[in-house]
Amino acid sequence: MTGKATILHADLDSFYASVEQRDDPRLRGKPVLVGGGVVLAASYEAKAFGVKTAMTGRQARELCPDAITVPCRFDAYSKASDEVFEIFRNTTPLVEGLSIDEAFLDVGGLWRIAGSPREIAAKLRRDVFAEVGLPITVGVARTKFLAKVASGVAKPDGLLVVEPEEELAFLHPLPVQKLWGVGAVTAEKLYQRGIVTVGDVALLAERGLTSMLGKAVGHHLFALANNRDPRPVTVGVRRRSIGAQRALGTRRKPPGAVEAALVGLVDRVTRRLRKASRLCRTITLRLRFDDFSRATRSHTLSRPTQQTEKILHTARGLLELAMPIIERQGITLVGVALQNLDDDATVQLELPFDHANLSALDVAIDDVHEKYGTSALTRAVHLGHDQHQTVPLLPD
DNA sequence: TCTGGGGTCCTAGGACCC
DNA sequence: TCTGGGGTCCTAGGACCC
Repeated sequence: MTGKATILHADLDSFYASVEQRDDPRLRGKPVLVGGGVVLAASYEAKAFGVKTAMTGRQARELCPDAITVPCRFDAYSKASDEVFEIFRNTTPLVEGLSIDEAFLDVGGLWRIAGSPREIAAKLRRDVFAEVGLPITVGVARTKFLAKVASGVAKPDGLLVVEPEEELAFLHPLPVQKLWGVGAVTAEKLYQRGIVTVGDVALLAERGLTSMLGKAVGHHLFALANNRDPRPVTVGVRRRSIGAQRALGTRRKPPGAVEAALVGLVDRVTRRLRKASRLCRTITLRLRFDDFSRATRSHTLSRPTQQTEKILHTARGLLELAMPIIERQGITLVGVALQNLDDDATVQLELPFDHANLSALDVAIDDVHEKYGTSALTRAVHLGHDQHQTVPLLPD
């Protein structure tokens, strides 16, 4: 275990709402809600009235009648996020993104070049505000978990360093929900046994926690509550699934409406798959019903693919499989997720080149296309011993 | 009273193989 | 004729996070 607090958790404050306030001066200092049906983000002025993310717009406007509602501009948030991550990576190469608006940075080893972690964190906050115009909060600690809790405590627009000797005094009074992985269900189970704070959890034996909450959750909580979090900041974590979903509303749907939505979702998701140069093997259909129950149906292909037609065909099959449930219940949401992602393959075929062999090459290329379902193929043509040239065969 | 859209990870049972 | 134990993969569901 290292002795110093060198992990930063940087978290943009009310990210979507802050971008809106940055881009429209009339919104500054005012309660702002992003997204009409459901609140995707609320400015701190709106949060002061009790508005929270994921509330319905109606609930939020009851709490805060003067709130200004603006539509979501995802492209603007995505661009702002890219700019902020650029500043992160200029601060240290050890950056692990958690979502569009937060990341861990390890600044251990930068002391001589850039100063103490506190100084680095303060400069990071100044840079983000000066260059992108957004407030950001940074927590600094020896572990990821403590750094994340620290940023949560320091919000908004703050900086908090938890020094190693302060850790237990900081950690133990926290409510159990602050533990990563404790949501409504787990918190309720703990409350029923009179366990309210992280300190209470730390008094329990691991056996007791695992029998109460299951092996993985119990083990994880036991470690965190006892201030053990050895996870390093990891660069280059790859996405494990790509999904899209659409709420359909509670009205009765005309026949074919679900399938029409499905076609649109598959199109969106396969475009993103190809853009990321990935292949998928498992397709999952997600459904939600008017009583808020859920169902999933999934299928794993024998070979990974990138092709819209193949994925759509599979998705249609899954919808067929789910028809009995759909006919029984009012469907309110349909989604598609692509899992089991592979990297786009580079396939090498080596064939002696002569004109008599051209048809063999065509057959081999067809095989590759069939096997991998890639949207673009290139042909590397050897010119002599070690030179070669790459020739595109199909436009994307 | 109502609940969007994007993800991650874990569990448990059954099939199948050795 | 009876039949252990372990591993992997697939499917479905659930908790949790931002």
